[in-house]
Amino acid sequence: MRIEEIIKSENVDISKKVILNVMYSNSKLNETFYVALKPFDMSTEQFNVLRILRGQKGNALNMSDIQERMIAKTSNTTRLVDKLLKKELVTRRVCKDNRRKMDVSITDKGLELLKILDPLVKAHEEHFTNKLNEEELDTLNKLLEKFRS
Amino acid sequence: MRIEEIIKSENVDISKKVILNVMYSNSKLNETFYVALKPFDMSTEQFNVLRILRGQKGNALNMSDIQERMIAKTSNTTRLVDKLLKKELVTRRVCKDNRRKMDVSITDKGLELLKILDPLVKAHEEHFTNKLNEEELDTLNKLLEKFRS
DNA sequence: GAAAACTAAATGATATGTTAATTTTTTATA
DNA sequence: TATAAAAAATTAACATATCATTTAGTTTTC
Repeated sequence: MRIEEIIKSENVDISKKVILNVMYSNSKLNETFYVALKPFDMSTEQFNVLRILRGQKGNALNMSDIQERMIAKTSNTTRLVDKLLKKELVTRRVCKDNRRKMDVSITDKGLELLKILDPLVKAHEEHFTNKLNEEELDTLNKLLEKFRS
Repeated sequence: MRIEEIIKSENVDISKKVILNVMYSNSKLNETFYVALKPFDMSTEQFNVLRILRGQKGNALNMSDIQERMIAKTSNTTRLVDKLLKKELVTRRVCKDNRRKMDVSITDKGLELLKILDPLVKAHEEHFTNKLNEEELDTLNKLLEKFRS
């Protein structure tokens, strides 16, 4: 669906169109992931934290490390990690070197859940990216990075 | 900043990179608008509703019409309109033809506020779009629309 | 070595996003 | 026409986003 159809106006300059297109594309992505994860009682944010922790391959991360790696910086990592703790998908301990910090790690249960979710999420991602060929994906990446530069 | 630097991992396939790039770009856009509107006690969502109403040039819109035109569909248009009502930026009346519906219109005060906000928002938009030339903007639009198709 | 400054995380308050349930009104249908 | 079904908006309940404040621990500085 073209942006013009969504906002029901044809008089949009190209700059505004790009802005709206980025926001609308993100909205569609979120919607898709939301629906995919919902049956597993997972929010996209919780899923994101789990993935970040897995990326550490066993090493723990502090709260601020996690926050730094989030795409949309959620200042309430504490509360997200609380939810994951209750589901026993992560552990949280006071850091030995610095008692202000927390060491957060993914559990085996968390890793297993990700194993189930991975193909689902991948399928949803590809629903979008399959529409473009390699060259187009590359161009899109470059343009978005330039857009943000 | 490249996506790889944000998530601190170089092993990302191009598909995933595009997904993350869209999400991260949106996040940056939101951040920017949020900061611009905050001094006016306006959220991006409230601003969006105001703009949609202005687009009607005097005609009222129903709740469901507004919702339909929002980029991210917020089912709580009622609450957003409540906030705008309190600030006297919109009016809300029961629709004559169908008493289940509401007629929502922007007030003069609302229009005046938009007049102040317009150049601010435009400047923030251009902070991003000025990085790209016309051709690149056009390509970006086309790729994003294809991505969502 | 004590006070001040800083850092990391948690907590509280308010706004929004999402879904489900409810209320009111209109339309369909038996 | 009475009842059922549908439509539009509101309300309630819960999760998340954002900001400010608080708490606890660490580092700096005098």
